[in-house]
Amino acid sequence: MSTVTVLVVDDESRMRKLIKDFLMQKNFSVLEAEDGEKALEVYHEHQKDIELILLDVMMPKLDGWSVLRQIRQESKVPIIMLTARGEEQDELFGFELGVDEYISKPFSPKILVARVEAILNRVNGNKNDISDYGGITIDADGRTVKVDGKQIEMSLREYELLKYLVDNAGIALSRDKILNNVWNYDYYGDSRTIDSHIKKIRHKLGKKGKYIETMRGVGYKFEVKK
Amino acid sequence: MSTVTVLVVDDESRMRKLIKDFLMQKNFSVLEAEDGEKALEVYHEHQKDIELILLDVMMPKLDGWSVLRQIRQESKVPIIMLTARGEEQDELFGFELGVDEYISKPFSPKILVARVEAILNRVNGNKNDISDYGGITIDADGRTVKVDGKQIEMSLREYELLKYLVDNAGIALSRDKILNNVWNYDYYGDSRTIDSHIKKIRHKLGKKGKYIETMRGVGYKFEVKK
DNA sequence: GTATTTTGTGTCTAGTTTGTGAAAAAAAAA
DNA sequence: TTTTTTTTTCACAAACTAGACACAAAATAC
Repeated sequence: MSTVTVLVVDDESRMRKLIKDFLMQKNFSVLEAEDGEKALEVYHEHQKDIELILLDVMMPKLDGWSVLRQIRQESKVPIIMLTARGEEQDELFGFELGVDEYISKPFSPKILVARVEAILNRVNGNKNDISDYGGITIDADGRTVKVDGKQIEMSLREYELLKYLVDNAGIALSRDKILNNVWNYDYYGDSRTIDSHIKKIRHKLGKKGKYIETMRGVGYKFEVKK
Repeated sequence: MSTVTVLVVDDESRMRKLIKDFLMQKNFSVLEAEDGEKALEVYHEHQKDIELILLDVMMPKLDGWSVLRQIRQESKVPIIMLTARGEEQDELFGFELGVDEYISKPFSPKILVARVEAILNRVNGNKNDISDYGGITIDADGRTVKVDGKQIEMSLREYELLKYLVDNAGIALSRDKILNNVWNYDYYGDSRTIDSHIKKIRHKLGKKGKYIETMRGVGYKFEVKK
């Protein structure tokens, strides 16, 4: 499998580092730019490698929209816009200009990576990422969960948490790790909120709730037992 | 951080030098071979050091595919094939043989280094850390212990203590050392609490409990005896 | 041999961690 | 806005564990 290169454009270096870390963990290779002008420079230099661009809207020198317009004149490379809360009113406007997706800050690592992968999948023509774990079926495209074929309603966090556990089946996950991967990066609440969600998920999974094991003193682990 | 050794196999010395320069800049250490036969020689000589091989397809004496096949008979070391443009039709064929990645010439230094790093990450990251000590199997990711294939329930401290002993198999560990490594730094209780845990662990390990030896006047030592 | 030191082991409990239901707060939908 | 849903916090119950302790057993010293 070859690596996919993503260009991350944001004026805050902390934000760039954050995104870079998430993506590198998933084996993307990452290029950075700190403002619109640099973004265009880097883009032209590595045009043939860059398969996706993450573009902050608010930037000095040349804002995200301008960068978007310029790149769209020459390429259809997928572009995801990063917006701060409250900027959503521009969304329609953006789609016309060829924005593929929006992610609003603050976002969770999972969401970020999932959107990036979803778009790359779409562009590359692949789809349908359905996996089954001992009768628990997760359709990542439809964001649906079925237990023994019967669909279960799950809220956003419940789904994300279950997905994270399941993606890391067999691995004991600490509450810290879970918070860092499933919750937004600006969440600093009680890690026991995880327990509450676990309770609900277990309940919804019924008998199969026992696949979520408690790792006392550590956290939780998903494992299908025979 | 220790250096990673890469073996570069290519018949053109210019190409080898080029790649070597890129990699050395990134602190890899590089071994070279100018044809397939030499490649196997060098590989066998430095097998335990080499963590990745960059292998040109077109070479005199023994081509890349043959080298690949031979190495794959004895090792899963990551291999990146270097192909000239127009050779891509062989790719599928190669993946079956266990090629991890292709890079086609001409390539950019950045791509080369990025791919190498990505692969090393992938390999090191997914290394499931399961080790077996005379029938005692410890899965560090899942934090589980099996004795002769049967899973044993262990509490946090029990697991950590056993893991510590096992990671230092063959070494006599003093109670002080154990306390400093397994217990929190703020523990100032009786070091004989270790004995209590050792007792429990030995019990849970059953017959294999005797692998934990008492070092009278010192502490304990884990050693697998035949 | 006996005395002394060190380790093994069973039991007890105080303290910690997790499960859980319900309330409060926040977010989303109507 | 109001209503509904989701997320988070809280409080208490339940479950579990670490560590202490006492005495037994074993090793070592004398």
